[in-house]
Amino acid sequence: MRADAQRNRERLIEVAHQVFKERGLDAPLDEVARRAGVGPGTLYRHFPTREALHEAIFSSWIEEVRSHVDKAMLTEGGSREKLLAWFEEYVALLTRNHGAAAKITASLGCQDSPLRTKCQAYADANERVLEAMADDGALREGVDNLDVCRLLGGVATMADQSSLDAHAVRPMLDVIANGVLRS
Amino acid sequence: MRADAQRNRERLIEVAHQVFKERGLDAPLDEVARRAGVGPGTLYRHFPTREALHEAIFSSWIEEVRSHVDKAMLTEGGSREKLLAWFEEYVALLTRNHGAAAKITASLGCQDSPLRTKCQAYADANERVLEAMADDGALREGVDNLDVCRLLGGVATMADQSSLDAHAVRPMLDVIANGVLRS
DNA sequence: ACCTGAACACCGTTCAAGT
DNA sequence: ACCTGAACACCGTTCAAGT
Repeated sequence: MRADAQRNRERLIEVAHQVFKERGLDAPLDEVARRAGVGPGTLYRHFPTREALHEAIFSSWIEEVRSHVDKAMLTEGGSREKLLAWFEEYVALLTRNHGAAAKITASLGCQDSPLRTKCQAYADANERVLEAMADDGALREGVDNLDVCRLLGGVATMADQSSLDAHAVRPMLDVIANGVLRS
Repeated sequence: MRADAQRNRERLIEVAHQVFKERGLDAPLDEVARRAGVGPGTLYRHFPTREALHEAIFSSWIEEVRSHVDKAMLTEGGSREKLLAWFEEYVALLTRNHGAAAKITASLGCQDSPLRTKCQAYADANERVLEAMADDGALREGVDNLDVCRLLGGVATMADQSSLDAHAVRPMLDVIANGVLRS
């Protein structure tokens, strides 16, 4: 790759990160190109679709999810406290960008989404936590990982579009925790 | 109101119902006007915002919610069966139009949304069901109506955008039911 | 090989001109 | 009082012309 192309690509990702954080994942791509000082054609050359750009934005996703799940598993207390700590971390992570919760959770089902690796990282992390719960004998039978991921994705999506803070989200996570754990 | 205005208004609602069912609540308004045989200005005169048109589309909402909650409360079995019957009815109702689940649930919080009466009807219906559960001593303490509404709205939104059928939705509703009822 | 920016398409919204 | 449709704005997307 030519040196100027390399620079443009990096600059686009950097600017897009900023713009998407400010105005949400549906922000005008014009603005990304303009602020990066390139023509719209250059943006499209590097990222043919909006999703391709989203994918680049979330590149640190996998490591972030891993570190958050590790942190949550070290929470003081029993299964319930660990599970809720993870749920809270996750919703916080997913609501960091406007529109991300819905898009990432939607790609849980379909194999061909560019966000596939991102949501898979989340699903894997959640499975780790659920398995730890199961090892403690704390998990109800018949609880499916994908269903829990979608429930949390739903909560995060609602929090995203109603601008709910952690305090408002917590009771919903309590209900899910109650539904997932033996009483 | 002049006779032709009356006719245009009715025709717009009828056509919009059709178009929104086919292409989702974000369908081009152009098409609504075109198919109704009126100029775009006429559409804007009757419905100044897209939300105003949505509001007209969901005019039968309140009665529908009422009839569904009545139906669900007549389900054979205990509290759990009734609750799940209601949850299923509601998600089905909310996913009837693409994009409706997210929009209606988002307006749960804000007082000034045109969809206010619609989501209020749902929240009231859900409260009726939860109170019936509480009267049977089946409800956990500290379960809040708004939280349950948002949880169900989240499930419906996920089902909407991942095209999940009732069969795929059911296990998520089971988790919520477990979380809401005493074990 | 890559970039630019004009050009086109699509759709939301307004408003002067009509009836 | 209401309708029409041209007109403008905004944004996504493409592509011929440049370097």
